[in-house]
Amino acid sequence: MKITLTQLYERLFDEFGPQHWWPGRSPLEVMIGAVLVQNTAWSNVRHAIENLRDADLIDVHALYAVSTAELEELIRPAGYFRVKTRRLRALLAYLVEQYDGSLERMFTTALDTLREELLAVHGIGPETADSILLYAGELPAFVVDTYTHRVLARHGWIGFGADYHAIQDYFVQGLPEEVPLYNEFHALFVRLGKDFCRKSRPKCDVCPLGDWLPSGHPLEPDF
DNA sequence: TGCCAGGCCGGGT
DNA sequence: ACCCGGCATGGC
Repeated sequence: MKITLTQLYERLFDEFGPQHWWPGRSPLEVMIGAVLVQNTAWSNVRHAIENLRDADLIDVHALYAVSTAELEELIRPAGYFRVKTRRLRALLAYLVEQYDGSLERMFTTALDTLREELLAVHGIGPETADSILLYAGELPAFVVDTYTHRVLARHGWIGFGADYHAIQDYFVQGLPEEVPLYNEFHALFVRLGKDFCRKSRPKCDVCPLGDWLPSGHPLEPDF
């Protein structure tokens, strides 16, 4: 028997409790973290963020004034440091040119418009855009990540080939449009994924969801 | 020691 | 419209 998404949320919340996301101290720090965490463990990103904090560079204009070589060195521990330096600078350029560096002003833009703008920035894809909207802007954008996809696919709720928009729609259509719910639900999926649904290490036999989601579902290797 | 991590881009079919 | 290689450090 199937359960609703709301019931799934309650089950995860009972299991893991509040995750206190996003682990960032300001909207700008959240945005920076959203870029740095792309395909990267948060433990790595933390070192990079601490470097920026220690240098008092969690500031749009200050960070944009830093040279490429210097920024690369500061965020090196986050990995992909050349790629991410370029992406961060593209994001900063957008903030400066479009909003004079004011995040308050940026987040007054209508959600759909702002999402399109963010997607047009080099290095900002759907997950990063939605993470920024939800966790930096407290706007109702449901975030889909690899864990969300993998968990749902492994349990047979969606196909392995489902794309970002389809997965996002699956949640948006089945849940009330509430920012705190979107916030906690995604954080809980990441927690569940980290603990039980890592790539090439399926442990769904001990997954907390194993009791009432279809069991024995065929897994796809490397996903 | 190797495998993996809270993606995205660009070039090739 | 997909498919794939590249990108890089740190933790288990």
